[in-house]
Amino acid sequence: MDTPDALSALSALSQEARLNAFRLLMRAGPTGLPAGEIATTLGARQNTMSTNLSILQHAGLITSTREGRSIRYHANLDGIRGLLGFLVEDCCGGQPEQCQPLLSQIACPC
Amino acid sequence: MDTPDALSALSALSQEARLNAFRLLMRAGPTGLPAGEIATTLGARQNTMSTNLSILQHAGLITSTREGRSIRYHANLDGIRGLLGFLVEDCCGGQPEQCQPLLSQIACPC
DNA sequence: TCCATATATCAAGAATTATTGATATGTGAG
DNA sequence: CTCACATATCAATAATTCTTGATATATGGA
Repeated sequence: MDTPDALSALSALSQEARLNAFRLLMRAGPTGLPAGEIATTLGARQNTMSTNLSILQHAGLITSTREGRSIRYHANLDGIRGLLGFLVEDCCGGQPEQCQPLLSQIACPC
Repeated sequence: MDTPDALSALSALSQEARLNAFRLLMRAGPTGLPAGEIATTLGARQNTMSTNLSILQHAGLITSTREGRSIRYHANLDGIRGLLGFLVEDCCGGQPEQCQPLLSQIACPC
């Protein structure tokens, strides 16, 4: 992950409709959801959601697989992991006692 | 962390000058850096950087302390931790075997 | 082939955000 | 008090991004 990629991912997530879509897909797990269901669930128009899913995909945060007439989207764990790693990279300038609590306190609710 | 707070933090980080400033402060550790030095280091104008630091601060990603005539800024670990936690909240819909690798693979270089 | 469904693309206007020069505020020194 | 330095605020323009209606593409079924 480099700065342009991180900016692309952060910009993608910095709009409410896209943040909601991404989080919905995170909650949906590996199965993902078809585009139409994402739009319906979040109360968005079809073409707006299509554009937003495309932006999330180009940012590497979600992936898609065609399934008949639908296209199913999935959260891309590698993508979000890359972003999180980039944000905490070189944290605390090499002082582990300041840095260690950063990640260990993020509770993964699974 | 709720959605408005997360959007505020993500928007703050989604611009190159601010992302660079935030990462510089992460690398600087608890000591932080004075505003002027941040602007000089990153080649930004004084008032632009002042605005950007203000945006990062309102987003809860950095803090400031006055030090004589200067104002010293510091990364706010609680802030970034809150954002990271929000992004992976409820990941994988409760399937730990998919979710666990997410955080454990973020190498903290300290 | 023709139709219906699902999703994507396009173009234009609306809204938001960034940048800049000018100026204001706050602090310490003399 | 006045000056110099450090940072913040303001207002206007520039640039970017969002939304929307219309339309295009892709797939499967009859």
